[in-house]
Amino acid sequence: MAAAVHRLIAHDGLDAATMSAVAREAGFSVGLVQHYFASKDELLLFAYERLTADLLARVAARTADGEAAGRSIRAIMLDCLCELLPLDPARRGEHRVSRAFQARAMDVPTAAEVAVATAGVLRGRVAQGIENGKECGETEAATDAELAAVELTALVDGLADLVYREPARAAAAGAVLADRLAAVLPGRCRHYD
Amino acid sequence: MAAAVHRLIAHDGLDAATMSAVAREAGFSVGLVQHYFASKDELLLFAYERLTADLLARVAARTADGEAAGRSIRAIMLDCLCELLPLDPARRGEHRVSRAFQARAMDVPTAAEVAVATAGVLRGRVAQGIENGKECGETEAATDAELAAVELTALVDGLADLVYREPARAAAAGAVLADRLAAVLPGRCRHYD
DNA sequence: GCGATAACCATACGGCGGTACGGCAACCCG
DNA sequence: CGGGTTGCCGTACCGCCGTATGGTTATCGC
Repeated sequence: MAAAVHRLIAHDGLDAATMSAVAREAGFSVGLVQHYFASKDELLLFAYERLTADLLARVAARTADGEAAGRSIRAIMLDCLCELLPLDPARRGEHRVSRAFQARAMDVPTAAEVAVATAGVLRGRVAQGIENGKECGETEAATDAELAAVELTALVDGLADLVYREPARAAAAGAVLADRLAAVLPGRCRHYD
Repeated sequence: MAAAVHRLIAHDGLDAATMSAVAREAGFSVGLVQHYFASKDELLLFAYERLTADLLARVAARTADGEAAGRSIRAIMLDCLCELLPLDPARRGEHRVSRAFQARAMDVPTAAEVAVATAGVLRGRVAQGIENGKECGETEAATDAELAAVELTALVDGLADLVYREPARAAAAGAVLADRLAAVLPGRCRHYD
């Protein structure tokens, strides 16, 4: 159901996600949609929450995989942050949906909460990773993890927009991201690698 | 006229910028609006172009002022980039409008062109400033100006979103920006200061 | 088994959006 | 002077959207 919303927005923008269009796309009737969601706002909010939850879960999975493979924090983090870049058609679509909801979040307080919460979780995880780096020697002890996390998350946010607008600059974006990550986590882990 | 569109979007979102609402806000009739703009798309596109032109002009003005005052490139650039952050109510409003149009740019090719062009000009100016820094000793000769410009513009983009979402983190955003700028332009100008 | 509750549907309704159209005043140019 | 172009207006039209509603089928507790 939420997937139908995502598909519609990804393909034709947020305005295309009308009740009837969603119902048609999902193969249900309009009445059914109304049965599960009291209003369109609820539907959209649910779809937004679902989107961010999926994204966060994917990041968590990549983290888990990386840890299981014994990779460095820097490598894992680069992996996770690149996941947020619209580098392939699927992620471009997701980016469209995400941005549409973020725009909506400027007018709808409930959506804004989701946006704040998601960004907070992401920033928190990045900060945690950097903090962990101090224990295993990847991060300089003097580094302010919180500030570095603010920088990195803001950077990927901006790079995502850039890559979407100008896909030709994807390589440059990746280079910038890797570079900054290397600056924040310059050391080698004393456990792995 | 475009100002009316901006006010409406800033206050109630892009959907509030209907033909009749714009006419009312501007003190004109619906017919007049139609007389000057063949369609709503045209009106919105004009308003978008106007917005970006204003913004670029303001940045240019700040640059000119800074140069006239003999300030360092780093100081001027910090000034310009902070101009892009939604630090006060006026700029918050502008940010809302800007983001609304950027979201629209994902569906409307003509708007996308404006977005790409604006971002390009901005990035170009930043790159130029960094390049200039090499001649006056502020920038390390090995610095890749283009790449650094990509980083800085993407960073302010992301920071702008962060500051809008969580105004409490404005100080952190400013610190990050100043820090990165200091890293790219570490030296002292051999002419001024 | 059976009433009630939930799942599900088709359709009707009120509202509003963008655009088209006909008309009125003013001004220009021959 | 006078017809036509331009600036400008009010309104009507059509379509679509979100929602409400009444009804039909299935599910399930007792």
